Amino acid sequence: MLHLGGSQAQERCRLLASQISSLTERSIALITSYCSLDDGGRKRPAAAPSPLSAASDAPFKPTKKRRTTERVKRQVRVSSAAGGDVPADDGHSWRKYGQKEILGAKHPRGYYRCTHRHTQGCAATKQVQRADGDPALFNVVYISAHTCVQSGSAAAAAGQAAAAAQAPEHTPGAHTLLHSLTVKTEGLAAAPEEAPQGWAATAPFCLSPTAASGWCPAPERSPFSAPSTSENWGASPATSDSNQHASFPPFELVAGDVQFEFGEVVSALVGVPGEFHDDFDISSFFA
DNA sequence: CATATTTGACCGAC
DNA sequence: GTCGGTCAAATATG
Repeated sequence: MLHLGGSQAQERCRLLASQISSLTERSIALITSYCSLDDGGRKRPAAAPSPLSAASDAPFKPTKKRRTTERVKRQVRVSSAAGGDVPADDGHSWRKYGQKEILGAKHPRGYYRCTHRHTQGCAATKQVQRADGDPALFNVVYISAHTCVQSGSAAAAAGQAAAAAQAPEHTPGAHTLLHSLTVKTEGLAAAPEEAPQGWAATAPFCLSPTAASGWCPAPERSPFSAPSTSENWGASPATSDSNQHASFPPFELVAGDVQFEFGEVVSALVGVPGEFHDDFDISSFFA
């Protein structure tokens, strides 16, 4: 509303902002209900079957030949740091131990393990793969939680965010909601174009910040108004005088092949700031 | 020198 | 056989 405030259409602005807020809250409630009702998001709740569940729940049937080593996986999407070739630092020290070309993917997947694997026996690993669609985005899959103790102030500062991203169940307080939305299921959808259309039954929900600012918006702020130094989100570049204009939050919503940043939503709604699309239907946009 | 990255080989699952 | 994940020797970096 702040961002749209300069417009002449105050009432419509209020209406749109209200609709955005309402639908966003409903979406989050839906997502959290999925994540909180089960074991880390790996199984789907029977109480809320999807129309597509009959076909896509099949992979979740217990199979005797399935590998026995079930490991915790969480996938997040992060943007590259300052548009570089590497995702923003997550606060942990990783050592690359492999890289593979993945069938059907444009970019190779990098394999990292915790630097302290040998010294502290930390089993945490992660896989980083540049998204096919957006070169600035990386799909990062965290496998197993860190058991090591990070040292150094930088790691301690950023590590809080990283630990939260990787072990949300242990993170109390205001971040719980956000982190519960970063849960990734087993059997993840691969490349976006390979995922089924629409709100696929197997679609992993992932609400994540896309900016390098990390995972912890200040508690007193709304979860959707995290401060950021990133330049690839938010209002027009002209709004450089920081706090004079409201900025769009650096969050994206990912559901299988559906992905958009909230900045995109607002942009789609208003086009250039202060100019509305009168025929835009936010309900159909979210649907 | 210690530590990190690269990259082909290797291995298990399918 | 293919594919994805890991190993480890060679190489790079500070």
